[in-house]
Amino acid sequence: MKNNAVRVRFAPSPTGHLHIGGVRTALFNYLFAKHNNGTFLLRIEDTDTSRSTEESIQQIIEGLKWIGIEWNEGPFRQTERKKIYQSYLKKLLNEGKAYKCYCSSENLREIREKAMAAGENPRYNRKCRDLSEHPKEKPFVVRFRTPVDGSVTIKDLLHGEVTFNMSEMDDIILARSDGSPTYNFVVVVDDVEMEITHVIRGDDHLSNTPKQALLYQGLNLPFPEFIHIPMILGKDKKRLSKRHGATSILAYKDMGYLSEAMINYLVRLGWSSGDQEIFSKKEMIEKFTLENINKSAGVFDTDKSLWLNQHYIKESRPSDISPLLKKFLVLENIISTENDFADNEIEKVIPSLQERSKTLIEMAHKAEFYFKEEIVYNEAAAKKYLKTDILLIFKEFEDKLIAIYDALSYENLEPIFDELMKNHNLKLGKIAQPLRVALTGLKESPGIFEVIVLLGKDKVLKRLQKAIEYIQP
RNA sequence: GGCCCCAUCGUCUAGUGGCCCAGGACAUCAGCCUCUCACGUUGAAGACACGGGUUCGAGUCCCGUUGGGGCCA
Repeated sequence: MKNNAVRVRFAPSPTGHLHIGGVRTALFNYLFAKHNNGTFLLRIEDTDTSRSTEESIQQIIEGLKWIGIEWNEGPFRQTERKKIYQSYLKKLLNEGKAYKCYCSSENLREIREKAMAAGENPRYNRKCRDLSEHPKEKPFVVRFRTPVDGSVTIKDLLHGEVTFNMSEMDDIILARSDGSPTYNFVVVVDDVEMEITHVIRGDDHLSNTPKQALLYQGLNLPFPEFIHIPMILGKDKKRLSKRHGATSILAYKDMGYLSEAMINYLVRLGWSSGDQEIFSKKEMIEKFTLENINKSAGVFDTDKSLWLNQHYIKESRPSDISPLLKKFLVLENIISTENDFADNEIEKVIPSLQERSKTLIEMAHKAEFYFKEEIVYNEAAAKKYLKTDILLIFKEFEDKLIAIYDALSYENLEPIFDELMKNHNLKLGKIAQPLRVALTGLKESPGIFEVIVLLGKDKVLKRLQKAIEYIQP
């Protein structure tokens, strides 16, 4: 039945980049909706026109799309819904549940400061609550007639019942003097209008909830279910911010994260299903229930996110990674344009790098020696390994390589190395390491056979020649 | 400051009164594998914040303290 169909929403304000905490909130909403065959909607809370930007809206959309969270309805924008808020405001005013307050903000600040000085809770004195005469042409805000005593209890599916005393509450401002509706009011109207059944949001909103609950009561409407999920903290247990590193979801994309890794990391931060660590999107949807959400705040752990990223890089098909890697190769100035190398040339190199790359950027850097025409020797490595004692072996290897007419392969390379080892009474390492430096310039690389095969005969011979000249100028 | 929320290894977590002298994962350390780096694999170290109750029995329930976070300014 439609009546008990789950409807949830993600409602970010477009005042900056899309924060990973926001993404996690969106994800929990999305998974809850999908798990219950419900509807997930996206609502842009852009009433604060001074801080909202079109660019942020695009970032929100791009971020959600990247990570694979799709919405069924929206994006709705609050700036397009002003008439709706006005009609609710009028209704409340007409029913006497709200009133106009003419107190100036200076006046209010004075009251506040006095109260603070007296060690009391700063509150509005409700001077205009029961005004019989209304001054004309004086600016006013609209306030809600908050009950004077008693308490509100909200039920939160995670936290249970939470009670707030009316004595703590002010007469909530519903509309500012310029007529614009305030956050707590707009949220309630929208959630009502959009028939939201479950409000899943960060627990920084828990303290706002009693105000909203009062408005539901004022409107004679039943509460939706509330689920306040814990926040994401930085390493120092402070609210996650730029100081802790990247907080924007798209920054992770730019750092070479795979979206599968990011969504997997985020779902396990504050939610679990037994001991399972790796989840496909399908599994998340199947297994996601509110009961398994944690109540305490979680610290974002870069190490674990990198481990997951490496895991998904390892598991990926090279053909899926290659277009992404290509972009990073260009961005990191390793190849000059996307047309420099054919897709299959990039793709064939990937298996050698998958298990040694935590990010795609790292993979791009490790792939450099495959694509650059000229390699630069790591100084320490060259000094240690490119010495006269290896010269004969390099020359012998060169000769043997020239004699091969087929494409290089593990099969035709192995006998060559066996022979070199036997002739010079050396272990493979003694030959492979200098060769590695000659071919890659590096101390570490994929397996030497892999490197030789992937580089191809021409490049190998060229680099060998260069190494020989380096040793014996 | 007032109000609200939270509290298991460094971190993410399992645990829903006996199965727990607390399990898994990341990170750390050591061994093995090995042409380097990784991967893989084996093992080690590492936590129920503290104090009171309740109960035959508490990580698990209640109260307080402490600590952290949030909201309001």
